[in-house]
Amino acid sequence: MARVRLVEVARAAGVHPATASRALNPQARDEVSASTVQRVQRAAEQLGYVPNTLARGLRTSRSFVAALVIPDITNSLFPPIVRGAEQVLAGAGFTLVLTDTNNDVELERGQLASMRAHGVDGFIVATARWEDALVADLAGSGLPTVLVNRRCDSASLPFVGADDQRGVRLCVEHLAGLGHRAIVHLAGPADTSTGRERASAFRAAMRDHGLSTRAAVISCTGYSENAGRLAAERLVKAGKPFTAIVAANDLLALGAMEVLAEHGLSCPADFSITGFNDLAFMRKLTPPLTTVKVPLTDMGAVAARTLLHWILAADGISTTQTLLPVELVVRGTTGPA
Amino acid sequence: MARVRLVEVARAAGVHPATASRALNPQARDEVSASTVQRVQRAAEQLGYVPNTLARGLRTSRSFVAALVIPDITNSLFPPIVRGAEQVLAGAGFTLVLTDTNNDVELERGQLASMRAHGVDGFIVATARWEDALVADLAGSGLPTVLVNRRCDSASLPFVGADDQRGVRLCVEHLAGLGHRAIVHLAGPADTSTGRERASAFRAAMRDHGLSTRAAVISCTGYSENAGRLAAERLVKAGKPFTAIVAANDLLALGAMEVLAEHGLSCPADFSITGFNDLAFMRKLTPPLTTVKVPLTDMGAVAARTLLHWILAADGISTTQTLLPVELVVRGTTGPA
DNA sequence: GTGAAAGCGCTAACAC
DNA sequence: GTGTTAGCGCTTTCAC
Repeated sequence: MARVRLVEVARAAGVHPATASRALNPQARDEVSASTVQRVQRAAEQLGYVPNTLARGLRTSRSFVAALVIPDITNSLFPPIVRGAEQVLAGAGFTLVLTDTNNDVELERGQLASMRAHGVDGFIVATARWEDALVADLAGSGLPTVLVNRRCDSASLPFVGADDQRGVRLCVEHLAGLGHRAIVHLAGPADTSTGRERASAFRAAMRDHGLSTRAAVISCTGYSENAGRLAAERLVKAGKPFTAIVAANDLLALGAMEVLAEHGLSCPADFSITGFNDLAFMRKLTPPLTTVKVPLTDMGAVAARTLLHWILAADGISTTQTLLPVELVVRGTTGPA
Repeated sequence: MARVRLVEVARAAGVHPATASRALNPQARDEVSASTVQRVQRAAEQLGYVPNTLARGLRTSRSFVAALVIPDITNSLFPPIVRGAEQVLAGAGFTLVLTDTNNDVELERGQLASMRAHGVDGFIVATARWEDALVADLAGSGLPTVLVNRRCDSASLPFVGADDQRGVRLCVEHLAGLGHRAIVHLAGPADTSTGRERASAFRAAMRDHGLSTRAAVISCTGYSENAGRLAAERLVKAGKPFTAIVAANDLLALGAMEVLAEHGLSCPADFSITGFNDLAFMRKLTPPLTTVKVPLTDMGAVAARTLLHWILAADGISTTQTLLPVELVVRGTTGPA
């Protein structure tokens, strides 16, 4: 099953390889007579010609591959993003290489190097930390790079994310409207833009409602259920009364609810809680989680489109910051104070 | 930020490119004097040399890329598989390209062609249908290919999956042990090996317990919650009494539970139900789902190892069929008849 | 509109 | 142990 090369197609069509190349390339097709195009295409079809992208890439220094860097594909936040990106990329004839950094900076460094070695045309990065040397490197290299979900302090790169500020504000407003005044925020890690921005939005929204934020923000070490458990333990230990929690994401909310339940606190009778992202199955929990719905698939798709634009347009770097609209989905975990 | 080429490294180290190549290649490093290796490596480091995998691949006809073909990354069954595969592959210096077929055969055809054009060294396929021309093509092409999760009727390719037979048998035994006799199976689609094999295992297990399978198997059109809903509707309409359900996977179980709840049937009081796969969050439902735990990450990892073996060993095709052990996790959805 | 020739960056076969 | 040479499969000037 040896692979058919362009030369063979050309020979079969009775033309020079260069002509065959032109006939097969949509870009250059019109430099060739229609009848030749026909003959070449037929020959290619007949022989089952599959172009060698490596060889083409070597020549054109374009690989038609985009890399997507994810911290943990197992976190249901990311699959929809991957999917959105893949669809757009595939639609444009690009291939997606996926790399899961397992939240490990050293691993990520190696993977990025490997991707670059493979000559990828661009990166979509979902792992950005607030201060991120790797992303800074990427930005410095001039390789088209789009940040998704999380931004970076340093690099001025295009970014596609959710309107976090508005999401958190919706939560606080909803809770305040239900009469809650002692509202606590389980903040995401300070080395992520989402953690920082959701926390500052929380503070702003509380202020706007004339509510105090003294000791109302608990920092979590990560975005996992376990980090949520730990935070809730601290909350309980602190002994400060609260009637509502705004968690920086769904997983934190889940972990916190578990611990609180172990302490005999039931939801929404004893406390209300909101999540963020609306992961799959959140509506199936008991009670179903009130949370902020984020258009994750769109996020991936828009990120991919932004990247493609940069790769193909060649007309310099746009640094568009796109914030996708979010929506509060009120379900069972929030009730009157 | 022009990319540094091997020539430049060689020049900096004062050697011929070929020598630099050897020094940098672990395979051929011992054909070069230690001091030269030192010099070349230092030069490469200093210049920030990133080898061009495309060029190497063109020369060696090996790209160090493996493709993973997934029907729907959004289905939580697949992310753990992806993750397991990615880790093993990355550990061996391979890059993973991911393609999500969206369960669409036409799309899949195009994607496979594109992957082949990119010169991938092998495929891990999680989309296999029972009769699958695309997989047959792949098998015929001689390209290293490993099937994961689902097998194929036709192709004799290595396969890594779960011990479905045993999983279903465990469910039936558990249910029978609780006194259930009217047990129904929500079968997966007949064009998947998992659907077929779980159904036949169900029949066998029922027979072994002296239970009738007359009208006890309902075929679902897919593996989605919605397919589960539809099947449950049919079950209710049919009016045939039942006290327990063995669903071919978790999603089907979830959909069925929803419909049954709408009909006023509560679980486990009015009926028991088991799932398959133990997706994330299944233990968080109310009641938590009794299901068969499958080592999904391992499945991905073993599939990747099998593929690597084939790619690197070159000593012909092994067609090992690996069945990973499963385990019944008894939770809240099963109770006495 | 088509052919000829050169070369993308690397490595393998062969010299020495 | 290291240099020389050739070529992987394709595209792209440049002639004609």
